[in-house]
Amino acid sequence: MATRPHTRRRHRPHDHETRAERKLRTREALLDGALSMLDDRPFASLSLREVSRAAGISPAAFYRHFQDMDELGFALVDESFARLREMLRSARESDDYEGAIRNSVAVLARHVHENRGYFQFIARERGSGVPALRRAIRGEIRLITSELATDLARFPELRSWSSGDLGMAAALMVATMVATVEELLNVPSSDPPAEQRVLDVGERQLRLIVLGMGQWRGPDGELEPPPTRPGSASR
Amino acid sequence: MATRPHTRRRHRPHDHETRAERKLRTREALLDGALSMLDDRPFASLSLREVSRAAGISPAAFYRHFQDMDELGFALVDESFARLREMLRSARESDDYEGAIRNSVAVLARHVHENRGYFQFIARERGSGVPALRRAIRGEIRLITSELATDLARFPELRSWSSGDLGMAAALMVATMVATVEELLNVPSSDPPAEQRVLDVGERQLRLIVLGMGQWRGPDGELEPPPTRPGSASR
DNA sequence: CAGTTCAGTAAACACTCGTTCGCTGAAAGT
DNA sequence: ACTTTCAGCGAACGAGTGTTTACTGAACTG
Repeated sequence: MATRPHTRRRHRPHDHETRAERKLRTREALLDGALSMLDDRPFASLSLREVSRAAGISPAAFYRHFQDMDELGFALVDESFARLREMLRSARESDDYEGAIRNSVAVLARHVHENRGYFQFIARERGSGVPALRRAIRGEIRLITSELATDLARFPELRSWSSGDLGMAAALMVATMVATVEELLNVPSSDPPAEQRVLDVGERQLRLIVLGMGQWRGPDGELEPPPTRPGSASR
Repeated sequence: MATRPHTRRRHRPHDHETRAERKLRTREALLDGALSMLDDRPFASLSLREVSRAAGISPAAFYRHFQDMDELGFALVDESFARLREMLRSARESDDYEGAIRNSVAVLARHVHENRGYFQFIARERGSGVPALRRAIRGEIRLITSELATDLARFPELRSWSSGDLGMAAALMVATMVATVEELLNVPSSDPPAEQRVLDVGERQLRLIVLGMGQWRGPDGELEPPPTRPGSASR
């Protein structure tokens, strides 16, 4: 498309933009406008007119881009998880336990800083908000969890784990990181020491979990936790 | 109060109620009505008129009970945490590791079942919604976390832990239980086997955490998995 | 250069919303 | 028996909502 040099706009290089460009620009204005309002209110409280106003278009023009506020919500979910996936790709570039944790937390901190709005949106709408959005977000997180589970399965120490246990541990790690992000978002980004404290806690929590995984019902019988189940008769 | 027989209404035993009774009744109708709508939408999306309608009163009468929808929200927070505290009281009635976890999860399941609406409200508004509500809820949860930390401090095996580490571990346990509750609320209450699966995962996650705590940077070199009398007369 | 496409417009529609007003009627106080 | 109190009512207000309509004009197409 852009390879055709004979188009008219070659002698109008900057003051007019192509139609597709313009459309994309106001679409992003809509998304950005919505995102910037989500700092302090739930998505469900945004009105179509308000978002249109923030984007500088009339309410009727909104319909050229989205059928619905819900559809705009889904677009925001997509954008947000695109950022999140990019983060996860960076986070996977480590190969030992300790390094992986330290590196993951650092990557997390950087990305939350750079994409605060998107993370805030995900964190907020994850539990509340429109049911459809909620389910979309939960699905994405479940996907991430299962990816982490298969990553874990590659560690030789966990070779013998059942897939159920792997999923359980992965879910715990993901939940911990989600909680850390939520905590991070509730700290003013202007207070780096407080942020660092939150990150330190998150990192120690992950280390604690990994320690527990090292002890989890020792497969070779070398460290099985209790020789006698305390409540063996129960149930 | 019902012991004073000399009041007027003694010969009108049931068709007329005292003014205070009536007021309380419609106040509760407002709270219940609001709660029942929160199943599938955020609190911020409830309108004063809608709640009044559900309670069977006119919008104007709403103001006899609450100044604001916000004020109604705070009342809901209070009610909800009253239930939660009651739950925590029950959950504390155990005294060994394994028993404590199993018991806590069982108590959690029962209370979530019995007070689903309240738990849903807390879980949903915890991350999203009106900032004031959010802060109120987060404050309550932080309180619960610190109470758990002092509980943990009483275990002899954790005597040597720093208060920072105790708080870190307590926060991890609370976050895990919160996540379990959220998961539980996203499963139809009509599907008990699915609920049981969620609870099992939560319980294993807590056990994993406790295992990790047993290994946590042994302070005096005595980090062997504590030879705690496994089934010692757990009440 | 004519013709088509289509992002964006203003206006009008039929709502719902929060809030205020003066009023009613039964319970509570005297 | 009287007056006072007050939970609840219907009506009205001004404002904001989602959505449809017919339109404009610049970017594209052939």
